[in-house]
Amino acid sequence: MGEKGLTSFFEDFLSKESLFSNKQALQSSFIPETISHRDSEIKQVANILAPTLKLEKPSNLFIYGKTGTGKTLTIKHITQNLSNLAKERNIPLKIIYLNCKLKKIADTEYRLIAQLVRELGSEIAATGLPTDEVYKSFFNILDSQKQHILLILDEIDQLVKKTGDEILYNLVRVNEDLKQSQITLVGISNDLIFVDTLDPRVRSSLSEEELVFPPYNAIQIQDILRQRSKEAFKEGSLGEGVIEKCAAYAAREHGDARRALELLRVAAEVAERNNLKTVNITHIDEAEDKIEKDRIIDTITHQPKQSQATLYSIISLFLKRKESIFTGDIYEVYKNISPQIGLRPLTQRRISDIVAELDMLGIINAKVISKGRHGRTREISVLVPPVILNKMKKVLEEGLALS
DNA sequence: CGAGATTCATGTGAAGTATACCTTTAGGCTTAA
DNA sequence: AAGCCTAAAGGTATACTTCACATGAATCTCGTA
Repeated sequence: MGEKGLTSFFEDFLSKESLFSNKQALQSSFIPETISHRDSEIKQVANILAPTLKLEKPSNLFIYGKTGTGKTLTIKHITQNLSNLAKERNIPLKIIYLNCKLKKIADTEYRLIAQLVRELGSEIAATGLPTDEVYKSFFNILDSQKQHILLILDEIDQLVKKTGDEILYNLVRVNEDLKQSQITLVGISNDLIFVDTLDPRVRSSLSEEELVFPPYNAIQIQDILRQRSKEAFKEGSLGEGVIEKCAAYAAREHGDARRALELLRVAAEVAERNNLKTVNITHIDEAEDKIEKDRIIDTITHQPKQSQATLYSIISLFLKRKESIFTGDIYEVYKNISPQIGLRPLTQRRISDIVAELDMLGIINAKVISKGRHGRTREISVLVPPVILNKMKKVLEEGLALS
């Protein structure tokens, strides 16, 4: 495309009628004015957290529910209200929301507490300090003025799985030592049996109140989609049956509303890119593939180099021969390619862990099996459709600067 | 033929090491009185 | 003499390695029918 062509392309782009009137409304970070089909949950959570406004200590709260059941949304909606009101009335209420899954931010005890200190407006070193020291500064900031902290830990199960429940024990215990401030914990988890794995002391104090968010059914998802698309799209942008199909796809799993919204948004983007004025059903299938692809590509590009190299080894093995792949095979391949990339080869012990991590990410499926006389290993398969597989390989080659 | 022992290839936990970063401390230099 | 800077010392978290033991079904062994 020449200079002129590019300019006119952008001009075309600007003058093009968009399907969207407010695309934001379909983004998963969007918090709508009203949340449908969660009335009773909202009421309950609000009831539990309301005492914060009088600076009384509410019960700690634990929320379960599968992905896309509106847990995070509900909590954010409520805390937004709380915090507005608190500001209006000059109530010293500080709300901290942390997603424990975020690598390098809140995925270890040290990092979580350090991040809390930062949220409270103070600098702290990323490493090097004793954990006690970090706790101490957290403590000091907390108690430096009278205030109430509402601490929301999203995907808390991930954190505990990795680092144990000591953090939670420390956090629930903090109140005993604080003179001026108080801290209330809200844990969010999509693992339903998570609390059972906790130390009993932690369990009883963390889940003083428990709340389960049930999945949405297809009708409810349709409702949500309609409501949001009213805001997001211009009139007449959606074709016949589009919403129904998105809802059906999402309900097929377990009523994941986030997925339904994403499906709708991406389908519309596809339609828009094709210069169409309306979204129709075929776009949804396209969107489904695209979402899956983007998700995978996104996760792998954000992996550390060593994980990428491991994954690359797995994929090349998988493409070469379809039969089952074992850890030993992977390590052989990995050992060969890692110097080409300029990586110091890690030991098999570590690769074993990395393979387990990739399994957790859902990119591959690694099952520990016993081959009897021939020992024990992980049997690995790649879960991804072949089309994406090639794309993945390409992305990895780029990321690793492999030819 | 079948129960029990053996075996293999790697899983897995614990302890040790390297690296990167932190604070404290002590020495040396500068500066101002 | 006081103040400031720098480098060494001593500490920590994290990612990785090393060591050693655990696993568990296919396979082997050997007593028995």
